[in-house]
Amino acid sequence: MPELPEVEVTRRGIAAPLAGAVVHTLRLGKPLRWPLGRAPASFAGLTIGDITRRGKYLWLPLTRGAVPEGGLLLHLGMSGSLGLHARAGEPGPHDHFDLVTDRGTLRLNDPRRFGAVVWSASLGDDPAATLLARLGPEPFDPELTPQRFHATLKQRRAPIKAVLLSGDAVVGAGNIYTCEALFQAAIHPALRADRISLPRADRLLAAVRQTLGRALALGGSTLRDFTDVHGASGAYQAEAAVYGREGQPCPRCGAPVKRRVMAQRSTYFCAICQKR
DNA sequence: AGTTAAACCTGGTTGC
DNA sequence: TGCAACCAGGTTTAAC
Repeated sequence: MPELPEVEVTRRGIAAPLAGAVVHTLRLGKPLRWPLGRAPASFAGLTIGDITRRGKYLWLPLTRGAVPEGGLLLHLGMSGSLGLHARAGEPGPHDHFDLVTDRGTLRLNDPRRFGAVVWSASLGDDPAATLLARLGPEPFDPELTPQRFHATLKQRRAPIKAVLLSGDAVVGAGNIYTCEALFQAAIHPALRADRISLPRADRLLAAVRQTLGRALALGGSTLRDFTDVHGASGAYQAEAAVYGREGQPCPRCGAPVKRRVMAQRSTYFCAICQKR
């Protein structure tokens, strides 16, 4: 499910309510992508700090009193969503993580279990440091200029669709928003990244930002699993121009939207509007 | 070195 | 109706 907008929608739903919350217990269900790691024996009495996001990861810092006591790095994988429940009932078959606090229970529901909850002593320590080190720049970082974006694309010969998905040039756009941004920038997904001119790279970066920003404003996309922390669905999927619309008319020229597998993912595009 | 498959899981949908 | 095949928002790891 979750690309950057969905993760950020989630973060915004839990950050304020949980800032300053005191943890009672941590409970784990079936194994997720990685084990929790070298976590404290007990989480009781730890206080939650300001929850932040990097790429599609959330960082939930913990303190004992004023002393930092590591934190939890969370990833929603393909099918994960977080809920904040005033009174959480018994965990269901896909509830694999509960953080019970004095402000409610933060619960991760993740049927496919590609998500992760790992403890780290800090963002600068492993495993968090290694996981985050692979990530490219944040899409809304003002230091990510069109020139810098273009320079990264110049180093890659793979199709632009694959390069965007890799997150090397900019993080946050997954399969949906990559398709949508390429459509908006009128760039063919199979075009080699190093063949993209600076003006087109400029347009593509603007399209990525616009697409992610619009999705964020609409509460993300809900294809199947994703809901925000209150259980509400996102609305962006109804606005998608090409994603999931194989055979339907391109909103710009009316030609049928094509679907092709690229970088192991279904890629939707208009073969007329999007130029190589 | 850089690009591309395989792997991790479960469940819903499609087609024979 | 039953069952196999295919598909799904991600990312690491192994293999060309």
